[in-house]
Amino acid sequence: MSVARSVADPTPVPTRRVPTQARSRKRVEQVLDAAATLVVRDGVDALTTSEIARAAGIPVASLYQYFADKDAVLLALAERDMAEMDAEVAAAVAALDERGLDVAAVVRATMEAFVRVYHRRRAFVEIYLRGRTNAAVHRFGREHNRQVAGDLLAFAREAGLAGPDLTEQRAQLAVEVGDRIFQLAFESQDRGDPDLVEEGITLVTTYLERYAA
Amino acid sequence: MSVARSVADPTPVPTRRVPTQARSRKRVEQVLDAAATLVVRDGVDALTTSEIARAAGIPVASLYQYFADKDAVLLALAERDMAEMDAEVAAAVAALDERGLDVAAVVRATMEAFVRVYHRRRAFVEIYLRGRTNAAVHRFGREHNRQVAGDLLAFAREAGLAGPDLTEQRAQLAVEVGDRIFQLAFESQDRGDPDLVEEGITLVTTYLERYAA
Amino acid sequence: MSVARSVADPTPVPTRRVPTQARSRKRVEQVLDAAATLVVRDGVDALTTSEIARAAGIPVASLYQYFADKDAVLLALAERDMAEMDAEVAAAVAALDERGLDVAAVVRATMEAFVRVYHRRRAFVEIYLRGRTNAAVHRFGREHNRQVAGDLLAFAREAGLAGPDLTEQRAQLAVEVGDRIFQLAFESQDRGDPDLVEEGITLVTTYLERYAA
Amino acid sequence: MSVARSVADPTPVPTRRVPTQARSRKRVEQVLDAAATLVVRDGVDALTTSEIARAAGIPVASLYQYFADKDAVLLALAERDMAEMDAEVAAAVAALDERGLDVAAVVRATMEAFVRVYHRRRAFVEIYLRGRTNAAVHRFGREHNRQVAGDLLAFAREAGLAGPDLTEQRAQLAVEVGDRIFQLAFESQDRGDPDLVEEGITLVTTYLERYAA
DNA sequence: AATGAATGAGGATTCATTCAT
DNA sequence: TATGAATGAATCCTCATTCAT
Repeated sequence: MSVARSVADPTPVPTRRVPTQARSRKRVEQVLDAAATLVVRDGVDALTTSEIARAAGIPVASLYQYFADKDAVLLALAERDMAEMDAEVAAAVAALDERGLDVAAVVRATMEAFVRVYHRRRAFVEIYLRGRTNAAVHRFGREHNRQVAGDLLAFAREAGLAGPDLTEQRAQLAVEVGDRIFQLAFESQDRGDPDLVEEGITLVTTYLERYAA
Repeated sequence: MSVARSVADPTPVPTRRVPTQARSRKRVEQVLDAAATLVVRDGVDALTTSEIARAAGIPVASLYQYFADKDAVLLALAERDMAEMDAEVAAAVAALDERGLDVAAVVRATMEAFVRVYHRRRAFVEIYLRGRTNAAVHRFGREHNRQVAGDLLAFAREAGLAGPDLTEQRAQLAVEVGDRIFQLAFESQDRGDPDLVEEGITLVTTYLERYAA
Repeated sequence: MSVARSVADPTPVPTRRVPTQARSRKRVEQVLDAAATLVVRDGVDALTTSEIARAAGIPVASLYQYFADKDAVLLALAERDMAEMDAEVAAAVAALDERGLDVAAVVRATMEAFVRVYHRRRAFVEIYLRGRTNAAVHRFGREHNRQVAGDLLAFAREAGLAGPDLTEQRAQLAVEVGDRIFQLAFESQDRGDPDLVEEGITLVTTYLERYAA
Repeated sequence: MSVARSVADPTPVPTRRVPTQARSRKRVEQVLDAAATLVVRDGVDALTTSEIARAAGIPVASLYQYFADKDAVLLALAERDMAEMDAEVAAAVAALDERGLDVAAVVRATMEAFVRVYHRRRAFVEIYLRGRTNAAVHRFGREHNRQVAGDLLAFAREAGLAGPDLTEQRAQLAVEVGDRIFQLAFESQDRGDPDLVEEGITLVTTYLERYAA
């Protein structure tokens, strides 16, 4: 189970050179952190380039040295958090006891890993789960889900859990539906409605067991 | 199975009386139709009050005689289509053969009714399924789903299909998940990916059968 | 000492007939009261015709049956209060002990009468003393002051208090300066700064004593 | 007698640094001059941001680079002229013959200095004396008068003209009353009614002599 | 006399993005 | 690479006032 690869050019996007320099990296992080703070405080819609720049302590014009445009900032932020999510999921699945492994356990491990990251990353919830604004982030989320689905499917097959009918498409549907459930759970409550999450785990499990080995 | 009642005051919004006069009604419809056309052509985000007014052939100021603000237009549009959806679903469910009635049949009838309306109402797909902008529409959608879930649950109980564990919450989850599946299906294809819809019907059915009588 | 005569057409201003009918009068008062309330609550600048109409419980269009335009409402309101002020001043001056009558006493009686009305009529303070908006009211205030000055001068002459150099112009200046002092006094404090008022009485008295008999 | 210090940040208003660069300064002056011209021609109420920008030959958006909002333009204009007024008053008072110096002379010198500036700065008369619109300008005027009063009081004390009862508050009242007299004088006549000014000098002098040494 | 409905005419501000240096 | 300064391009909404009935 590997980490999703850079769907959106990770972060800095100067037209000419990729500034791997220390200063650049540092500033990129500053911007991302500033944006995260603002997003949590004011929501995605209220985010402006000048506010980000001010909060990051750099000139607005410099923002464009590291990011192609405003959307790229949100995208980079989302990507940073998704990478963390991948790691969390990978760890959770890896930690499963190999014996007695079943679909229910994998689904639970995965979904609970998601929830943990959502709890840690408030801005991510705002941008990804609640963000009804940014097309780029949306697209990126779709793509990410596809990769997560692919990774999980590979894992399931390797573990002998997947039946012959568990196609990529079905795995993807399961992941997307899981996503939708998180959306609902975090819409009503900042910490995510636990009952809803629990029922969601049941739903996804029930569906996938249909296609289990 | 009843039609969802006016969550958002349908349309005209003069502070005191609702102008039920013929002319008002007609103009409201003009505005709604104009907005629908524009939304299909340019997307929800590109919608502006002046464009709506121009397309409807009325002054911008008059727009505000019928709608409190821009969001109210979208909301009214969504509501108009949701009412149609309610009717479609009601008819579909009513048409089910009473004998041999089961969960699968109800889910299929309902979801296919949804798809039919989405096919007919392109603007609705744009606003409701793809619209990542308008908080009011979003809220309205949630509320509508709650009502649809309630109606279906009542029907299921009456028909003796619902087991003791089929709570309101679970019915709601099923509807919301169905919604999410439509979102995905209509995201990739304008006519809605039929395979995805089919698989979605399977998913929702599988889930609900868990709680069937 | 007479009441200032209608500088601004008292109140109702329908182009054709003057509606002396009972209903008209009543509605005019309703509008004036509504406007007064709104002005106190939101300030002169926030006053709109539709708000006045709503607060008065009549259609906006009907407003124009009684008043030529928005300014006329403010003007009528100011006039109503100025009439009250005239009465108050007249009473106060009339109540002065004829023996030992001097400039100081007249100035004090007058200015204190003003303050009493300002205390009673909050909307008047807002419109007249603080209102930096309405040209009509401003002009009316000037005219009113001229009349007050004329009345007081007449009274002073009759009482043998006025010296030969106490011209109309000087009396007017005294009144206007008094006005300015009230403006300052009510600017800082809702109830009018009493020390400032007191000092103002001193100032005006000092000035007028210059021209006393 | 010093010049009033920047009560309202004079002019440019970018969030971080004040662009003291030559170009900025020049543009700020352009805007101020344009606004002054427009104000004289059309009055304060008719002033719009787009007209200012057009007259200044810059884009509207650029206006907001130098001024926080429309009011700030008027404020800056008023401040510029008040600074000139301070200089004029300072010069006039400094020019007074030290021997035979008295209250009357100081009052006359000061008030005539004011009148000279009002004559030179037509826009100032419009904004400050006639402007019944802008709260910021009004507040600034109050503050400025307080400073003028303070400066004059200091001067009077140093020159041994002030008696023990000439408090700050009384000096302020004198200045404010002077202001009111100018208001009246410039209301009726564009050049300011000279007789009224003369009588005003008398009034203020009479009042202050009460508290002279 | 009364009023529901309609509307002409703005107006202030925001913001992402781009250059010249 | 960094950035101060500049700006093109929109957008939503308000409100006083007027008719037709």
